Amino acid sequence: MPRESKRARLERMHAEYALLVEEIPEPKCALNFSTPLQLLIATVLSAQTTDKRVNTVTPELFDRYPTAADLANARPADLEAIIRPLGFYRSKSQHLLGLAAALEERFNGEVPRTMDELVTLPGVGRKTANVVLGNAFHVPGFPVDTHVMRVTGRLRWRDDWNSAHPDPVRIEREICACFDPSEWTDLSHRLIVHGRAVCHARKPDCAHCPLQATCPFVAVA
DNA sequence: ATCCCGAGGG
DNA sequence: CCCTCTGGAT
Repeated sequence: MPRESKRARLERMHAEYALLVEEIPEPKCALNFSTPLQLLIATVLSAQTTDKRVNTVTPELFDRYPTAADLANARPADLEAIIRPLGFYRSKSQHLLGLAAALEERFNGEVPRTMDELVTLPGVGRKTANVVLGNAFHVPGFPVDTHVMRVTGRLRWRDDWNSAHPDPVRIEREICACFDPSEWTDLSHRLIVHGRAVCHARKPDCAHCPLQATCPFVAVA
């Protein structure tokens, strides 16, 4: 693959982001929430499921356990019954109970607003923390999941694209260095949506990809 | 069959 | 660096 200057690469990245904004419609389905605590819970539950399915269980969940204290005191069996259809219900239930207890014990029942604090909570990793920071507190963050790793790799938006073990934190740093903080949350979201809808792991639909003109992966797909 | 907008643990 | 956890949609 031909050499590309740093400058050219940066310009391509921004142009491709613009195309994603232009041609990828905002997904009609997103997590329903009205408080940071609700977003945190919904995001923890969303692992290996879809937002739509999470939205089918959260109304009952939020209604029955309005505060972190309520959730911390929930009976595990009751909690599991509510979130069962999402899968991984046992680990998710334990995460929620531990998370609620930690919020009560260490954060006065409030959701903390820093990465360092958020990732100490059970069930909360960097990806989840960045989603909460960006969408509940409007703190710039760049959530990196498997879609982001794959798509940025194919676009060569990260430098270690040919590595068998890409480092999510390194990707986060590299992408953040190339975009304005105000764009991070939206960019990540669009890469995730695009990765799921078009840039599949197994069966990439390059023919219908808005980035096919500039994406180096088209040639090898 | 295969995949899903992860995180914790060995 | 693996592995596991799980049900539902397609």
